[in-house]
Amino acid sequence: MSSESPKNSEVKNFIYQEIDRDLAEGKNGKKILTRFPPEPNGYLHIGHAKSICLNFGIAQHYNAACNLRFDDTNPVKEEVEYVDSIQEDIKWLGFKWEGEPKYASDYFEQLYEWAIKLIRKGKAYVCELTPEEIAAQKGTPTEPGQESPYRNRSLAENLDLFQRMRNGEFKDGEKILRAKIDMASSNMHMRDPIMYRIIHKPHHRTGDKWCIYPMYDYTHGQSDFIEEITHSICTLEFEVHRPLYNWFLDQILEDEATPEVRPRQIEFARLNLNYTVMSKRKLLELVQKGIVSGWDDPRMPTISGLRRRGYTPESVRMFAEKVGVARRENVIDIGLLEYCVREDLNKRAMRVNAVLDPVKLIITNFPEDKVEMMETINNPEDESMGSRTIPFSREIYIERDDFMEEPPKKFFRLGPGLEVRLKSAYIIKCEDFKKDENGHITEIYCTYDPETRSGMPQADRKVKGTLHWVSASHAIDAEVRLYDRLFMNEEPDGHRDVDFKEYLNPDSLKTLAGCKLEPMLADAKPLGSFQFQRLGYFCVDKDSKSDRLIFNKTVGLKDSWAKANK
RNA sequence: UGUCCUGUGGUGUAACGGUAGCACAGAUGGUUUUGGUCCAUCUAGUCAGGGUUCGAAUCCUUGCGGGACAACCA
Repeated sequence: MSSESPKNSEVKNFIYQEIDRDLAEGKNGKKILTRFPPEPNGYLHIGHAKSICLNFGIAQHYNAACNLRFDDTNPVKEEVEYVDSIQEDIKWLGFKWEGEPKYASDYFEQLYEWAIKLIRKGKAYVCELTPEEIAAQKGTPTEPGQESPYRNRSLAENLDLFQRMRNGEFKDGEKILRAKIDMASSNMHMRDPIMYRIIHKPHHRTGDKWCIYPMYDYTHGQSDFIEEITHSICTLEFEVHRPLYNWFLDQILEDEATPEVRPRQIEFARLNLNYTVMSKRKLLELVQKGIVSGWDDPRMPTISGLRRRGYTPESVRMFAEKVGVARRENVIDIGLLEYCVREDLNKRAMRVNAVLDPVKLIITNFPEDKVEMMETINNPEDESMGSRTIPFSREIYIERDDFMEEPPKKFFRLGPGLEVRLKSAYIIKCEDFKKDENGHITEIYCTYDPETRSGMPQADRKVKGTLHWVSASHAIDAEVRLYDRLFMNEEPDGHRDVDFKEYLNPDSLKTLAGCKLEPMLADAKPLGSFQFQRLGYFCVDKDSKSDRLIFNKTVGLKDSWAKANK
C-alpha cells in the first residue's frame, strides 16, 4: 500500500469529483468506504485490475478502507478455487482489504427477512410463470410488458409460498419471488424483476442450508447497505440497474430511521484491450478447450497470467493509472501495457547475457585455455545494483541474427571484415566463417584486439555495434518461451459471424531449446525478472527447475532496427 | 422504431464559460560499450449545424455516430 497522503489538489477522475461533492455536502457522516465485489466464477483479469486499483485507490486517497466482498449468489457457477485465486491476485497487486473477506452469502438471512418485509408491503409476490412465459410477458424495450396472473395474490398466500420455497417444497424453477414494480416501465429492469429463484445445489459456503438464492439486483445494494459502503462503483452495463438499486434501498429503508450511510452506485467504462478477449466466459473456454495451458497461461490477460508472464504489480498499477477512468467506451492499445512493464523493469531488472539462437564464434588469437573474468554493470539505470564478473574465453556464442554474410550498409553488427564490440569485453573483427551444406553459418572466426578490453584506453575506440555473448564452455542451457499476442485481430470477439477462436495466433508461443545463458542465471528464482541484454525482459517460469531452466519472455526491448526494416 | 449513456489528435485522458494540456503511438536529431534508457524537437484534436454569451470543447437545441437495456447470470 502506498503511504502517500491524500492529494486533494491533484485532479483525478470524475468519480473522485463525485466523492468530493458528496463529502462537501456532508453525506454519509463524511465517511468513505468502497468495495471490490467479484463473483467467484473465474479468475481475475486486467479489467478487474482497473476496478481494483480504482476502488482500493480511492480508499487510499481518502484515507479510508475498501472491502472485498464475494458476490456469491449463484452456486451453479461459483467455486472455492476462484475465491482463493481472487484473494491471491488482489494481494499480489499490492492491496489489502478491510478485515476479513466478506460474502454476500453472509447476508442471506437478512436478505430473506427484507424480502418478507417487501411481501408484507405488497411490493413482492411469488410467481409461477416459466422462464419462457416471463420472457413473453416482459415486453420489449419499445413495448410495455403484461402483468403476471400471480401478481395480485393475497399477502397470506405470498408469505406461505415464499416460506415453502425456502423449505424446499418446490423444484428448481417452479416458483420465483418477484418485486412488484411496473411492467410498463421504459426500463426493463423495473418490470417486476426476479428477487429469488430456487436452486437445489449446495453452495460453496452455505452448503445445503438454502435452496433459494437471491438475484444480483436484490443482493448487491442491500449488501452495500449492510456493509455501509458509501460509493458502490461498477461498470457501465449496470447503469440501467441503478433505478432498481435505489428502489430496493428505498423499500427496505422505508419506515426505518434514517441511516447514516446510504450507498450510491456510480458507473464507469470498463477496460477493453485490443488483440485480446476479456469476457470470463471466453477465457474459460480457452482454458477448458486446452487452447492455453490454464488461467495463468502467460498469454492470458488474467492477473495470474500477467504475473507468470513477468509483469510486476507496479507495472499493472501504472497501467491502471494511465488508462484513466471515464464513462465513454474505450479500447486501450496493448502497447500501453507493454510500455508500462518496460518502464518498470528498466529501472529494476538486472542486465544479463543470454543467447537465444546461438552460433559459435571463435577468437582465433585468444589463448585456448585462458579465461578472463570481465566486470559488467548490473544495471546502468541503478548504480546501487553494482556489478559482477562474467567469464570470457576463446569460444563464445553470439546471436545468429547478429551476423550477416552480406550485411546492408546500416547493419551495425558482425559480417566479413566488420568490427564490433563485445559488451564488457573486447573489440573483435570478423576474419572468416564456415557454412554447412544448407548454407547455415556454423562457426564464425574473429580476432580480438587485446588493447580494447573494457576500461582500457583503447576501449574507447568507436565501433558501430555492441553484441551480447556468453562464453561457450561456461554457458548453461535453458528453454526460453517466446510469447506473442494470442489473437491476430484487434477485436477478436467483435465480429458477429466469426467465432473469436478463428483469430487465434498460431505463433503465440514459440519454445526455444538450447538457449545459452551466462552462469549466474543457474540460481535464478521463479518469477525473478531479468533483462536479457539487447533482447527484452524475461522471467523465470514457475515450472523452472535447476536442472531444467525455463524463462518466459515478458516483453521485448524497443527495437528501432527491426522497426526500420519493416 | 423506445428509454438511458456517450462523442476532444491514431489510442487513451485533462481543461468544469476565459491560451485545448498530458501520456502512449508516430517522425526527426543528440547522447550511449544494450539499435535499450535518457534528452530535445516535431506531427496530430473539440462529430456537424443552429442558438445563448464580450467569450463555448464546456450551456441550450437539432441532427449524426458509438454504446447499453428484453438471463430464474453478475
